[in-house]
Amino acid sequence: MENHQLSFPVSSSSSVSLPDLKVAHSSNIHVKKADDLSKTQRKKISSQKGGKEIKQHRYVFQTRSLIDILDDGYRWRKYGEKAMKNNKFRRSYYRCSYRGCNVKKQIQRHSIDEQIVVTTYEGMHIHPVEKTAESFEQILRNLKIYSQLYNVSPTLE
DNA sequence: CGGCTTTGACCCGCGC
DNA sequence: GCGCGGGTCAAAGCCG
Repeated sequence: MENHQLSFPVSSSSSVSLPDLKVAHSSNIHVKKADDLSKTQRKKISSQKGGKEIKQHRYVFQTRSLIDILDDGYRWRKYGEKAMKNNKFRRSYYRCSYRGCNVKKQIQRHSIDEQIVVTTYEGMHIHPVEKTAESFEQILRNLKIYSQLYNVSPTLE
């Protein structure tokens, strides 16, 4: 994952309305579509037979932040954590807590540049964002910290 | 009291 | 076939 291309996530998916995206416009965040799938997905796909184009909604955010958990307005339940071979940091696995919604995400820090938090989303939410006032405030807080650190103006009002 | 973390075990694919 | 690396399960405990 060394070539960060600055492409926009997932042509077909309208699922994300993350505030992170707006920050991504301003600078410093690379968003790239992940082309390699997880093993479980591969398994599912191959058993699912025959090369239909299966849209895997999977995309990666790389965020410069000192905060590991960026609150995106959804509720996540952690289900695992692993130490990576080539990374002193650990990767943590989250699942969306909404029943029936199988969205997952992984969060890990970049091995070399530890300021970068890599967030991998996988799947599509089948429900609206439950944005409480609280979580939204958290987002704003993150944006503030972000813009203070890197001298950009947040695109959120 | 309910939802979430924690944490080791388990599982599975892949390379040797 | 075995071991390694990475993904998930689930029991127990924590915390609001």
